[in-house]
Amino acid sequence: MNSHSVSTSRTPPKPRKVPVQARSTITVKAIHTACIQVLLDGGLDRMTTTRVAARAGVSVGSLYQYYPNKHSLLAAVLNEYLTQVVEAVEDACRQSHGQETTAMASAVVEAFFKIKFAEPGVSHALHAVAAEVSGEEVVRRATLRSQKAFEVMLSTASDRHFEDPALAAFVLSTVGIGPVQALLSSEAPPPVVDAVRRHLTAMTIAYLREVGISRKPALKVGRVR
Amino acid sequence: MNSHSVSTSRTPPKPRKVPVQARSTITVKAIHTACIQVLLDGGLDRMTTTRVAARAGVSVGSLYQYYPNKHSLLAAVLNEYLTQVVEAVEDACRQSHGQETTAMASAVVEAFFKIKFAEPGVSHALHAVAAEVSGEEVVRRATLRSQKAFEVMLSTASDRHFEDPALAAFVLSTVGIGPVQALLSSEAPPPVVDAVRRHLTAMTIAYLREVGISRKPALKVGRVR
Amino acid sequence: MNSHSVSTSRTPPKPRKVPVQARSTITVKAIHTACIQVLLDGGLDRMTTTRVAARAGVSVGSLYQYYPNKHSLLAAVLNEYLTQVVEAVEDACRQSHGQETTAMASAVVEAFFKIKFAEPGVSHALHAVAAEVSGEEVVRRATLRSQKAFEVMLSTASDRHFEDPALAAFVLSTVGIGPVQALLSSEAPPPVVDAVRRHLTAMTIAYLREVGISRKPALKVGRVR
Amino acid sequence: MNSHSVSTSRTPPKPRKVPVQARSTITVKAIHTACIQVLLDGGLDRMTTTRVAARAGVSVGSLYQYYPNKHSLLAAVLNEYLTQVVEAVEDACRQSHGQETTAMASAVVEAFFKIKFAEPGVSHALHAVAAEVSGEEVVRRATLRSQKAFEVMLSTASDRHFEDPALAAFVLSTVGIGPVQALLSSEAPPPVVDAVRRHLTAMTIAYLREVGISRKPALKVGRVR
DNA sequence: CATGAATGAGGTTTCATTCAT
DNA sequence: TATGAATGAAACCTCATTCAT
Repeated sequence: MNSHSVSTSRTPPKPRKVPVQARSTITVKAIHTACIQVLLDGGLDRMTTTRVAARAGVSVGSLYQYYPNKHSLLAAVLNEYLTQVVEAVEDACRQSHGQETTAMASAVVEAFFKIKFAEPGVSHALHAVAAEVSGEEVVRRATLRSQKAFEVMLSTASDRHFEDPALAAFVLSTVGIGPVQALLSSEAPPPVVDAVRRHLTAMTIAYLREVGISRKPALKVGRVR
Repeated sequence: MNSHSVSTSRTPPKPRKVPVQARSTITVKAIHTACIQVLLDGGLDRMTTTRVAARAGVSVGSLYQYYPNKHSLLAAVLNEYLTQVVEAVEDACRQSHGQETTAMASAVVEAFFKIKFAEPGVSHALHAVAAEVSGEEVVRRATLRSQKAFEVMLSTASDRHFEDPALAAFVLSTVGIGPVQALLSSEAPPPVVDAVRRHLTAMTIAYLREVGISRKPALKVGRVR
Repeated sequence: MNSHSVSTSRTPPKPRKVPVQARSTITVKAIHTACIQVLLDGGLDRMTTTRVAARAGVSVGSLYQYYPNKHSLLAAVLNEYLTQVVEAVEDACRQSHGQETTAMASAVVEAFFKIKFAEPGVSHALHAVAAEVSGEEVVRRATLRSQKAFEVMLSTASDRHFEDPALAAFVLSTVGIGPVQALLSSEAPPPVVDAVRRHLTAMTIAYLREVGISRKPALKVGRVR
Repeated sequence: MNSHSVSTSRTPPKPRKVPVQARSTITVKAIHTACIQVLLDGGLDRMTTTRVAARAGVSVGSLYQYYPNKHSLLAAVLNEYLTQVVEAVEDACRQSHGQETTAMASAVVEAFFKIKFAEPGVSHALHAVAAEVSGEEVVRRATLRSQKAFEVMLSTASDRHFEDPALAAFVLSTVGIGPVQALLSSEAPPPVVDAVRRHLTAMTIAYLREVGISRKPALKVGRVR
């Protein structure tokens, strides 16, 4: 975030104008994409509205038609990214409803890794953005949404019952962040990523077994490879 | 990090001049402290060399006597913080050498939380700094050091043996980051922090039990509260 | 040239942006003129981009739209000046093609003095600029262009033939600089300037007679007054 | 010359304190030398008092004991250089008293080239300094001194008599500057330098023959090689 | 006397944002 | 509506000069 920038009153992530024409939608999309690309090469530091506009093939003026300021652009981009991640997680949670915790853990970890490593560069770049604005609405909302999804899912687990599902949900929704971020910033190769994913799954399974109260005799569990 | 700032050639975190007079040491210390304070109120965005100097009660010129540019100041501050955290972790690891994984997990999680929540504001502010420069030497070095400490510790566990201690060490050294960061940025109250700490401990214990190969019949393990 | 200034990588004198709107052209022109004026009162030392912009009645930002840094502005201004001088010399040379060396000398010295004393202040100010950057492309190019013009002209002289026209051309293209510069910096009055010009003409004529090989019996030459 | 620099009231080139102790003399000499070296690599632009002091192995404070400000240091250095050049010229003039103009021209041109190319780097660097401050006392004094030497010499010529010896002296004392400077800044190799020197000698001889009134029948003069 | 840390005005440059065209 | 030139506050950084030690 630049210091010239961004009026002190942080603005909501909503675009100033809802795109009603096809052209507008295209423009907005182009700006959005360009912003990510600019973030990709150069980082937050070198991201300027002018550069984004140029990359998008529009004028700065046009950019400001759709985003009242730099911050709102960043917030919008971050929001879309976080929404994708959260929705991937929500989907995985929803599809695991009623299953055993083992299946839940596997599904959820797999979904998280899948979305995070779909475009590693983007994930990495946007992590820095999120860290910079971690206190903000956008981030908080995303966090709460995924936590909620976990909580609801956990309460449907067929094999376990949780005394404090919110707490377990909080842990589940945050444990993955550290490892994934470390992998992203070191550009770890796929085999390493996979190994970490398996361990994280094992860890999650073990955690839920530990912290959840068995509804019936626990089954024998295999060892992670 | 500000866009005006910070020449692209990233500089090492070393002060440009070694203080030989007592006066200098005081100045350096003051700048360091001031930098953290400025980071605390305003974030990376509003952190400017001018502001830091003012807060430290010295002139900008003095700041630049000891740090060749903004980036090197930030790197130095971040480095000191990371070093503290890493050393706390290393200590905990070292003191757990030869013990059972249960004790290791408790010690390490406790140490990590203790140091992270000693000055929550500082931890939070410096996380953003670290995220912004995640690719850099300072961060990489800290990461590797703590991972190494975990690895060495794990290999001395009295009750377990690990096929891939480096992998387990990587997981251990990163899982805590997400939850702690979430707690910090939401300024969670102590009881919540404690609850999460207990769960993280439980999770770690369960993980090590799961992923480590028993050297002797495992003892009965209590349930987390 | 100021020490704060001017990235070490010397930039080409080209404006960074080609003006497409009429407004731009005006701005560029204004900056150019203002730069010379600022140079006029205060010299290179006191020439700052801020001052130039203010004098031009535009903002610093505008200046930097057209010149990526202070150096490029200076280079552009110097370049235009040198180009004018060189073209005046080239014209004089071209128009003397095929004539006798006497006529050539007169024409060329006269042209040089005319252009140099058209705006004495400007000539004086830009001489310092040129000296400061004497190693650079702009200056080198101008030097070579005028030397070439002399060389070509000399080879067409009707009365003389030159064994080493490049050498004679070098001498011709440089002898005038010292005297003219001395006159400029002492703000010598016109009569003095004229007297020096006549002597320089006589010297040049005598030199070419001396160093050139006669193609036919040399005519009697009058004495300078 | 730097903008931070040099109080607007230009100071005289005299050192603030006459060195009475041996140590002082050494220090002054060291600073002087260091200044030239700094000028050599980096030019006027990168010449700072701190850098000069460091190179001289003394503290800035000491530097300011002997030179009240940057400008006076520069003026002193320039003054010494110009004095050397002028004295070389004066010597050559003096030794040519009473001789024929041919001998005078040879002696003087040779002396000028010898001193100028003794340390080409220094000559080049100091030319820029002189250009920057061309209006100043130091430069004016040097100019006048050498012009006077020429004038006196010319009036003793055995073969010629000059109607306006001051004018001829002015021309003689300035014609060499342009060619020499061009050679210096292009770092021309010795053979080229020699060739130019011979031509300049020939030109000077021809000029004096042309502009001076014969005291007796002129002798036949050879052609320059 | 020498030292070198401290000063701070001021120079260069950037970039979010506006608005005339 | 789109454009992009213009703006100017503000950031980074330098360095001549001073003065306590």
